[in-house]
Amino acid sequence: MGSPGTSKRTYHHGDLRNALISAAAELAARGGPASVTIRAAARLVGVTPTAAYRHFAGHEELLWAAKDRAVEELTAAMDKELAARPRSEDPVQYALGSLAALGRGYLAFARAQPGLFATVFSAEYSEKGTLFAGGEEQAIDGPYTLLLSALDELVEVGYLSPARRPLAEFAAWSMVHGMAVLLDGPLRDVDDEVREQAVVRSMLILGHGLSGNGLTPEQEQVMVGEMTAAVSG
Amino acid sequence: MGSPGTSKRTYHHGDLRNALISAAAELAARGGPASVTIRAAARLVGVTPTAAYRHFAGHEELLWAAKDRAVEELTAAMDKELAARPRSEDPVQYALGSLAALGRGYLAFARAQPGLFATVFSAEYSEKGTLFAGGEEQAIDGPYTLLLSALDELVEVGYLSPARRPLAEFAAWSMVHGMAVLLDGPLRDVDDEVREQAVVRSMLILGHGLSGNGLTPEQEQVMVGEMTAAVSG
DNA sequence: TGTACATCAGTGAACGCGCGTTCACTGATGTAC
DNA sequence: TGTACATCAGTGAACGCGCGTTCACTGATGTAC
Repeated sequence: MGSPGTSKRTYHHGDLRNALISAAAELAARGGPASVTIRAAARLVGVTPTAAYRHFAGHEELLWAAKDRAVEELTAAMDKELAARPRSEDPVQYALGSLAALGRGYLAFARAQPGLFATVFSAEYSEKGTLFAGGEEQAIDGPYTLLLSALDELVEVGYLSPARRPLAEFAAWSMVHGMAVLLDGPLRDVDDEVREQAVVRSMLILGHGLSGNGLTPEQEQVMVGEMTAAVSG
Repeated sequence: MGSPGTSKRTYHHGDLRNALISAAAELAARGGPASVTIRAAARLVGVTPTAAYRHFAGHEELLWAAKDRAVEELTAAMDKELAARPRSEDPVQYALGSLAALGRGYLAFARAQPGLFATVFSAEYSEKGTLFAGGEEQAIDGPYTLLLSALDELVEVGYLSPARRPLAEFAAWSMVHGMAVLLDGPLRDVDDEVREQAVVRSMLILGHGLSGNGLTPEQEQVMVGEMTAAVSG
């Protein structure tokens, strides 16, 4: 099977599948999921488009591979921020900091790699969702799992009440994802300073909000009533 | 200039520009911004692609027109929910309800018209942002303006402290936008029930969070420290 | 009221582009004997 | 150790597609006189 990496240029590539995936990821990084094409990836590797069909059933499969790469990189970015956290004697502060670190990793990745970030959210494939998986089967150690752990920790240390734990992941994810998307969209041109303050502000609002202190029960009821039936059907 | 609408089929269309814009919006509604092409719009109207160039400089201009339409419809959806609100004697409850109503309109539109919703956030054009405009020039009565008013009202009625008012719009927008995007993406397949609960939960967390009650000053500091410098450069 | 004519708003054919995909093929590799 | 041969992993040419855009044109309209 040749010696991948050593041979300069052979008829047989040796590791074409991986090379194509890397090329696809590179294309995704440069121009988002729409830039991931079989022809462009083959071009980048220096091979005929037809050759790609030895390793992928078609265009869709190549895109999925690029997406998997992108998810891996997002996960790594979040893991990195989490690992870089200073220890803290206060468990609540530590748990809150972990949540913030995850958000920071998410946002940093979205900003540094907008093309890959968009690729993460390009068309889903089959049953196996890579980022989010409802029900039993869940991506191990994916971004979603990291978020769940951080929120569970907030319950354990007593900041987030068990009654308010359910579905908190959707709120946290939405807040951070919304920031990421808007900052690369309509808010693309805001000053760096404002951008940073906005991110901090949003994360604080999320932090305050998780506690459930703020609205009175009556006020809660008003909002519940107003939101209910908003998105069904 | 003929009689637009009455004549069955004339050589001169009479109102081709508007017909093409409607066709473009229809295409956007069906398949998102990528489906908006000059050829497809012309086909839909029953006219030669070349004819479109009498009314648009090129493809980009047609897409912008479709986007403007989409923004109008989003605004209308939010306005509708706001107008449908019952009056309330409690000003705080009313203001909170208004915020929720806006979120509800936003989410309902995103769910009912995913293609148009995506088109709203397709590539920006020139200076004049239709959804968000920083600085002096702001789209009058656009979704963003509605949000600002709702938040200002929360200050006026005393729920949101003036110190916490700045940048709250980014947090609110992010939360709701994130939900809208995720529910049409990775969370596409969650049950209707869970979907609805998640929306309510997120809105409550936003409501609680705006008050700024929950985190202690020390806890706030931890999160600020963790988030700072997350997305600069 | 009638007519010549400029102007406007379309048509029809064609261009080049990049795409996904398929076909018959050929060079390289590894294995059975 | 040598050789025939099956198999594997590429090539090169070609297909049809829809796209944006341009060209020379023509039918319809409206206006000056």
